[in-house]
Amino acid sequence: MDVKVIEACCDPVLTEPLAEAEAGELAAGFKVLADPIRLRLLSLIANAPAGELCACDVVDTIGRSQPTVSHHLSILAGAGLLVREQRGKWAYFRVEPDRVGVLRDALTI
Amino acid sequence: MDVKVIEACCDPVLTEPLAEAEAGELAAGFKVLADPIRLRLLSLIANAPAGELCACDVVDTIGRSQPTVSHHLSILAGAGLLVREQRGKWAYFRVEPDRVGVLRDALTI
DNA sequence: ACGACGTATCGACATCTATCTATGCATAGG
DNA sequence: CCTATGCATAGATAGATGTCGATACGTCGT
Repeated sequence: MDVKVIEACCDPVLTEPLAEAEAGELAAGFKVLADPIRLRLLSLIANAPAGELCACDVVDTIGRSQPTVSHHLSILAGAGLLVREQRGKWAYFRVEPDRVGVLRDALTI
Repeated sequence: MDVKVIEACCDPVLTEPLAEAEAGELAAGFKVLADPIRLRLLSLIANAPAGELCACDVVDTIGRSQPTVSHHLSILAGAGLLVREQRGKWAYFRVEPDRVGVLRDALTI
């Protein structure tokens, strides 16, 4: 998976015909969400009391290997849904609500 | 792709921690949206004046083979995002807004 | 300076997906 | 009836994706 940052690219899918290029960008965005682990990561981080979470804290919860979790965090960050911040040897992630909103709004009826 | 019908299964991803089973169902839903052709089909049908469209009318617009388009329509219908209605030898499809709403609401912040 | 720890990257592999051509099935229309 | 048409299914194939173990890279604490 190699997804460009999600941009506020398009009108809602269900209120105007969708151009071919826009469809590709949106589909790439939804592809990032189309994985249970990535959804759970997003949810975990969004609901973290501090609004952010260290990668070290999620590996156990997710129940996959560290490389796998790191891989999924990279995909989420690559799409702009998460923001990564390195603090010492720890990597902290927080949700970028606006990016999520782009995908949400595309589904407006 | 073999996706169960999308159900109103979960609280918003970003306002409550997401259970493992819910994550799988939601991810399956987003996987259906994670394809440019399926997004364009959804958009075309949602914006059709009559609220529905015949499969025969979309093949040329989409620019893929008839079996490919049929395949994608099946996936959308299988997930409940489209409803299929056979009228004679023609298959008509219309959008099921509630199903789309389930996915949309899951992205509520 | 050194060893322990947190992360990211690499390489490999099994599985899944999108796409096509070919084919089958049912209906519409003469 | 018979034929053309709309649609779905089957089989095949190339490419993408998720996963892991091994490894490399930085940083912290001693």
